[in-house]
Amino acid sequence: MTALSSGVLGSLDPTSDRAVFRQIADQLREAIGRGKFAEGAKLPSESDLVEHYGVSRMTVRNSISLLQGEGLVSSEHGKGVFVRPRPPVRRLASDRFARRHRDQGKSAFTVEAEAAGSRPEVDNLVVKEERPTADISARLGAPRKVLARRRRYLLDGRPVEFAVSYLPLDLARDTPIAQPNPGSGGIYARLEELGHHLDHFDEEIRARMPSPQEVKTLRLSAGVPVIQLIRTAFDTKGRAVEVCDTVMAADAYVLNYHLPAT
Amino acid sequence: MTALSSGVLGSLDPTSDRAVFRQIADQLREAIGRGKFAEGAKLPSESDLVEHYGVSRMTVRNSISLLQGEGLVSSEHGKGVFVRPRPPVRRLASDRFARRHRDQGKSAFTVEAEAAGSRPEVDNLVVKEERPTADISARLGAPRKVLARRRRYLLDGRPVEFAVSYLPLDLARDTPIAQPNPGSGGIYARLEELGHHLDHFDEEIRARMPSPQEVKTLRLSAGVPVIQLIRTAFDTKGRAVEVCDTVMAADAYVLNYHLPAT
DNA sequence: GATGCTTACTCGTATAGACGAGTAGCTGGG
DNA sequence: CCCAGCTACTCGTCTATACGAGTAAGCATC
Repeated sequence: MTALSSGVLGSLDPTSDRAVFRQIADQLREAIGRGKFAEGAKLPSESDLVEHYGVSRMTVRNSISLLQGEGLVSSEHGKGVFVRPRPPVRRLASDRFARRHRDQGKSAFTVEAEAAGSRPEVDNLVVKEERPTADISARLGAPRKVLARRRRYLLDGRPVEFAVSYLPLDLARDTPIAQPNPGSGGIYARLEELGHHLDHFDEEIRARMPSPQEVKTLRLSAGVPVIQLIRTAFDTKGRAVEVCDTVMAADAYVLNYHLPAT
Repeated sequence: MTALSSGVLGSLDPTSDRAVFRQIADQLREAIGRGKFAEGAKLPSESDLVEHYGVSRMTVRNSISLLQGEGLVSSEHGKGVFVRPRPPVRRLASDRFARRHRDQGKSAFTVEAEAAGSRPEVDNLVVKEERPTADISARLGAPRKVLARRRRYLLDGRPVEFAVSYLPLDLARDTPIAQPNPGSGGIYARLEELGHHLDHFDEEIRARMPSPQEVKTLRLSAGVPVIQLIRTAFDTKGRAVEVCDTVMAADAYVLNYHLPAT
């Protein structure tokens, strides 16, 4: 018994004001919501739907593109349209940069991912001196040049995050921070060794649709937004010593913050 | 001189592997990025683009729909396609629920919006007793019933946020919290008066594409994700006394968190 | 002058058809 | 047995056309 012959999808209401492609999308959306199509399951093909509803193929494609925009399904050339599986999410705790997490020889990302049973990778590491953009410059107190550390993070082979750390060049030049591998505890441990004792972080969170570049880098499917997190680290003298600009695949992350009720 | 005749948009490369509608989208995207089309400006009409590029209308529409999905433009029936203006953002500070902000007669939202020079409104207020969903129930320690306070927030007439607060019914029944207007300082002030001294909040942040219902309630245009913030308030005895589920138009918000580097 | 109609322009919806390109399974030959 | 090639099925791209419906401005009428 196919999904179509089993009555999972109904018929159209020609008297309705609602556009045909919206009605089709409604029915598919509802069927997905009810679990008639499980996560990862294949929807009826375009030609199946054309036949079932008696409409043209463009109308069916329009419906599917609606659902794609909602992040409900994703289409694969030559294979079909599938209910988008929700990948395991990575929970970011607000104390993830606490000193007590800095004792390991590995990076915070690696430790945390392995604890969650995933295979972590870091990728595309590029360390470079640059002239800062206006925004980064303002956040760092207008240094002439900055050290930029770019890298991509993957879990089980899937890219989930792309991050760039910016540090004032006068602070980072000729230190382990300028090395590809800054050593155990990461750059925050190195900053403290260099006398920049960390006092607090400011984090700024946005969500938006990805640029085409970000779609490529994070291999995002249609209808998946990104979370952009810009963190500024301040030392005890009140100086901004690092800005980290992170772009995350929104379907792979939940951010957690613990706030005292002062 | 029109945008088209002035050479803002180039021509197609028929030898390119890149699909025609992608090439057109690329050119429009780049023109927008360079400021050739300002925020709120009208793009050339579909028929203009059809003529300029010598393609069919569906191809042009395909390009525009790509840009819509990226949140770059939005189309208005009968008027045209416009570069999506970035609305003023509301910055949510992590200390927005600190007691010192609770002294005013107005709600935190109202005070903050007026300080920012916007006209705040609260809308669709519904207070109701309900059976909690499995998720809410788990967060609140499995109460049999909860009090749900729903409301929508608007800035200058634009809906920006929809929120539902859930409180264990045994805690909120027959208190000012069950009234439409809980009084000065909001429900957190009332909770403390009732002996539930607040200790901390846990916040959980996700981003995703909106459901059709959310698109309607928040009047979202295509390509705008939502930020979902689930906050749980704990009293000094460690009991979860409130869960607030907030859905925000992502283009209207920046979330700020201040984290001590412990 | 205000009202209401016409008109021209915009995007929205839908059809019918064609060819391209990725995938996967089958099949026949080595 | 393995592999190459065929085939059927999938979605991707593109054309041409038609009519519907929202908008705004001009124009004629009252």
